[in-house]
Amino acid sequence: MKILSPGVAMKVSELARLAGVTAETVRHYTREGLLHPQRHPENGYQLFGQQDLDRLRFIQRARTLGFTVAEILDILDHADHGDSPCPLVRDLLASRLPQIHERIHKLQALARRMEEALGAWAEMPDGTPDGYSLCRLIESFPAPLTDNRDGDKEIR
Amino acid sequence: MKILSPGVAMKVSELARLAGVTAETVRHYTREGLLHPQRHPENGYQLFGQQDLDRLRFIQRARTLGFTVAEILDILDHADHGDSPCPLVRDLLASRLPQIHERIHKLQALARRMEEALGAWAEMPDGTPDGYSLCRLIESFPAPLTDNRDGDKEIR
DNA sequence: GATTGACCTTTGTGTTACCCATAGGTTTTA
DNA sequence: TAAAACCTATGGGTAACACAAAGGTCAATC
Repeated sequence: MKILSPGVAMKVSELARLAGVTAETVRHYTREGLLHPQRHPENGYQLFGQQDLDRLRFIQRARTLGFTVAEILDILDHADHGDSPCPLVRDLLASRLPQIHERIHKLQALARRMEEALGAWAEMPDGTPDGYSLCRLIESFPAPLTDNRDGDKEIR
Repeated sequence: MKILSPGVAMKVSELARLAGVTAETVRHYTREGLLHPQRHPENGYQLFGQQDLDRLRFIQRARTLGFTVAEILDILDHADHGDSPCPLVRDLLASRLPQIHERIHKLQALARRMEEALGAWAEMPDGTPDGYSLCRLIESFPAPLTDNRDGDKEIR
């Protein structure tokens, strides 16, 4: 166990440990341009400071609010250029919220369908596939709308 | 407009149209081994029959029950070998259901966080980033647990 | 001083369920 | 007969990382 001195310079794993993420995640954010570590001139290691830890924690909060990495990059770039990212943040939040609710409703509908199927479990014979039926557990379900080409995506 | 004769043989787009999916989806399922079309000996076109339409509709129902394409392949393979896939189906359903509920709870928590953030919108100044704060809209949020390396994945 | 173990680097691949673009052959229709 | 519409196979893109490989670096131990 070593004494960490976060104020000065840390390597990937130290930063990751302090923020509670994996080193891979830190490298990923760095590759994507969310973090800008300095480089040790001799060995090429990435060196992070307290600011990077703050940034990483900001990223984590933003992620728990549902922002994508690309969106967070946008937010951070705004801030780095001296612009307030708050209007952007609010817009993103406001436009994403209804989608989240939609996703919730779809998942709830899915859960209901699954529960119904399991509920019907008891009364239904297993039935070896006979050319007419593969598994009534599935086939007895309402057919998806014939036209479901959109509006029903990303259920999982 | 042409008269379809589904009982005999259809090409990719006809099958897709009847099932309400895109031709790409049909090709995808075929590539993944869920559909086994015959080939027109002269031009190499894929030819599907009524069985394939039934299969495709089965696949759609299974998808709306949350099964992955790989799982459906497994189910279909069982059925094709004369085994009842029902026990497999039930196991998959039963093991996936709690995960769905978990996903719902996480999304609901996410929606709550987003609503809170938007609710705090009015009282909060935009504040140009000042080195201490990027956007309080995000930063005033509870920090994610320091150790969230697992158990908090796939929120979206 | 050399070995070892822990850590670092870059690069490339895999995950899920498709969508889309490309290049080129075929069929249908005007 | 030529264009429109359809078919084929191949390869790349999506989101947010995880993981493995091949090789360099560092600190502690023998």
